[in-house]
Amino acid sequence: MIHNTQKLLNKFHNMGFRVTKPRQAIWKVLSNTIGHLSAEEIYLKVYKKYPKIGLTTVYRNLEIMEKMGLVKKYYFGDGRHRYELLQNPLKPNYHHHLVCTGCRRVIDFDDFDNEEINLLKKVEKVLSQKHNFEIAGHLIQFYGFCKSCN
Amino acid sequence: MIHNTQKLLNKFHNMGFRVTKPRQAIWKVLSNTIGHLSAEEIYLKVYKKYPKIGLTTVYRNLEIMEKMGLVKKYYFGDGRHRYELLQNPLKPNYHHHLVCTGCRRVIDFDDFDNEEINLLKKVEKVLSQKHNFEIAGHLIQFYGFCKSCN
DNA sequence: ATAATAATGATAATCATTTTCATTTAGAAT
DNA sequence: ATTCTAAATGAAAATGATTATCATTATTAT
Repeated sequence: MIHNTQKLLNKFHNMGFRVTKPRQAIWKVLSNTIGHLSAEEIYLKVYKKYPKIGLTTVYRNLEIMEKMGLVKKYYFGDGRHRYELLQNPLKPNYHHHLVCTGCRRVIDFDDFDNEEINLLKKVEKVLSQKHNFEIAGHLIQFYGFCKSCN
Repeated sequence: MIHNTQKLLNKFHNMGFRVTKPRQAIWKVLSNTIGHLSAEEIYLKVYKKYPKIGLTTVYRNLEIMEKMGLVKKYYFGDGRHRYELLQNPLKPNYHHHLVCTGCRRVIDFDDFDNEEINLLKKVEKVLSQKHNFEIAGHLIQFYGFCKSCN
């Protein structure tokens, strides 16, 4: 935790950003959460410890953290975006999402083995050559119905 | 084209929906378009032939067509959804998307060979068993920069 | 401690999508 | 063909997530 926070401080300093209370509070919430929080959910969690926080500030800093490569922004099909730390001590680094179309629950999974990851790389290479694209990343989601919604 | 429209009429009839002018006009636009249109873009195209059309009607019918399995709804990261016919005579049936983060252009690709499709199926099986999910579909997108944005 | 300015937060604005509701229309029954 | 009725439409208002504005506050280099 401490270690993580320190890393954040450094990152921010290095990029010329100030290390403010709201930023630290938002960071803390993100790194203590496994789930995929919306901006408002993050706001509410931060609010408990730091009631001065404003929703605008949450949005602003999520965007900054996304640009810094600390946070990844997802969209799972309900009307709002979800955010999660790119490197979260609580979950595997490389993972994808399984979204229940019924209850909107999202499950992380990292069941891709080497074979699959290699294949992905192969596809990326083909794509980048054939379509003259510099591939920066990919998004893989599976949709379906979870046990209780089925 | 005729053939396609006839199919639509039948589908709608079978499900107890009426075959209205707006519906036919929207369908026509979708089946004559390769790209990935937003609701407003569809509205504007329909408007040219049928100026009585309202944006609300476009939204409503896209939703219906999505539920009927005729249309697929995508989100590529700008603020609006995009729609395309599930079976479009103008493009390959099974395909994914390559999104340019610079200019937001979207390219279809179907460079998955059998090997990759089988692998996907394998992953789906693993996931459905391990996480007790009934998998209904998947979303695969690659992000990057196209030639001109690079 | 102070000054310079980046960051914040309250509020208003924006913009895609939905809801409401009075009017129109498809299509079944006559 | 005309009539009838529920389904569909479209205009306008409402919603809800996100963004812009701007006066105030707080961080940090000095």
